[in-house]
Amino acid sequence: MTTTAIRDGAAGQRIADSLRQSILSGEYRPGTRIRQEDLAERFGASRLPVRDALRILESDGLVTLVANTGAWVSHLSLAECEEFYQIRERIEPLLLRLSLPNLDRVTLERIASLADEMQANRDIDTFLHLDREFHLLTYSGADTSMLGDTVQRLWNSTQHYRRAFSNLIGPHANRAVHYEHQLLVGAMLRGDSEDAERVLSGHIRRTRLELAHHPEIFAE
Amino acid sequence: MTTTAIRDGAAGQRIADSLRQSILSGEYRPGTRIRQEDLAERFGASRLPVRDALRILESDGLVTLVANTGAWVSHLSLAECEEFYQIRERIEPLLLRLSLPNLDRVTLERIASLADEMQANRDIDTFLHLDREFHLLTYSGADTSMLGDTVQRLWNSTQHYRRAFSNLIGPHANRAVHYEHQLLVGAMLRGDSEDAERVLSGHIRRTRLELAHHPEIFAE
DNA sequence: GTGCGGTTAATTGGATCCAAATAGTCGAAT
DNA sequence: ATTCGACTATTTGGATCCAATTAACCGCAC
Repeated sequence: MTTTAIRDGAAGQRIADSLRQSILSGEYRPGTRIRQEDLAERFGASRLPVRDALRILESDGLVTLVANTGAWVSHLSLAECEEFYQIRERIEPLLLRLSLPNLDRVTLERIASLADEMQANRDIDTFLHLDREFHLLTYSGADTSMLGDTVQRLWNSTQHYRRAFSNLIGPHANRAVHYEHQLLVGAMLRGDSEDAERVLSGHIRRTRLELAHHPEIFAE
Repeated sequence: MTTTAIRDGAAGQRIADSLRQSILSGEYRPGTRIRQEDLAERFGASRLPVRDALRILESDGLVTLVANTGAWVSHLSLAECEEFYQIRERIEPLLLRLSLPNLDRVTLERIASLADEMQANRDIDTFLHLDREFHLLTYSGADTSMLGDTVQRLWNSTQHYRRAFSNLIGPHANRAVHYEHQLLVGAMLRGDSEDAERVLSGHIRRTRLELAHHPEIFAE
């Protein structure tokens, strides 16, 4: 999976990167109004690169722009979130299949140890971070131009709701997560990409079904 | 499938829409340099909304921006194009499944007549237009927030190469296309979304394999 | 003749200023 | 008291100007 290409607007890119982290970390919650001038002042720039940054984040799906009205941190309905997980269920197994043959032994062992580390950790922010790193690392062997970016967008857009879900049920209230991770690691170590695809698809599907049992996460 | 949401920048949106059509119609070919001032003059605006338009088209995947250097009409390698078709192969069946139950009789009959019309038509531009309208209409029943837009981006990004391919082999050199379309229409009329998914997946897959037999399309 | 370096021209990026549109508020009339 | 309407204030969108970066071109030395 290639890192995103260099885009224009050095300042705009910097601001976008920083604001993206703020949104993903939960500092800016979905629905929060974003005023251009506030950001401009915060970053010591004019409103122009801020506009660029908002556009970048809009194409990331993290910000929603409305003409002549303003920008808000994007929020998803339960139905939209389920849609995102259905897309993930279909394309992440493909990404994994493209990645697996190119992963070296060192990376595979790091993936396995991340899965173990997750099992031990009780802190939710750490758990979320490890989970993200685990899955994205399994994709790191894929040399893709669009698939990797799309998957990252899907992860970013749903990050807030994953955190809300984890806060609700606790970092390892459900042992099935860790079990599926172990299954996935096993299939990957065997180089069985077909089985890995199947496990991953089921993992994402089960997560979607569990999310659907907690519609209160998406209440306004 | 919802039409894309209203975005900010009335002028920028207008310019983006117009330029998008120019690119899709083949007026601007992949690799063509785009100068901001040229567009500004062409649309009677300043360079600022042009920059917005280029950002919009970049997130569409139709334009590639490089910092402090310029903008070009995006071009794909054969490997990238195959990747795009692999993504389509996985997500368009899902989109079709979400759409099919919501299609009324009138739309289904229009879909069927489009398939027939395609079979009769010999002009390549008309063929491409009908093919696009056919498939997008089969998706028109889906109420999605991201899936429809993603599929449209994939279609747009690969439009130029589909045209090049059609020009190479002719609009109906391969009877398999029309046969698969008929199979798809049949499954849809029966309301058999599982079979429709299977046919569509195979259709996209076969198209990808055929494209791979003509690497000269992607030569610089 | 070829390769390296500097200078110049062209193009993009950013800041400031001004216009347009929206939303919130105050007031008046029913 | 409530609802409709106008006005004002706030915020976004666009135009012009200036700075920074890049690429092309010419000249010089080897």
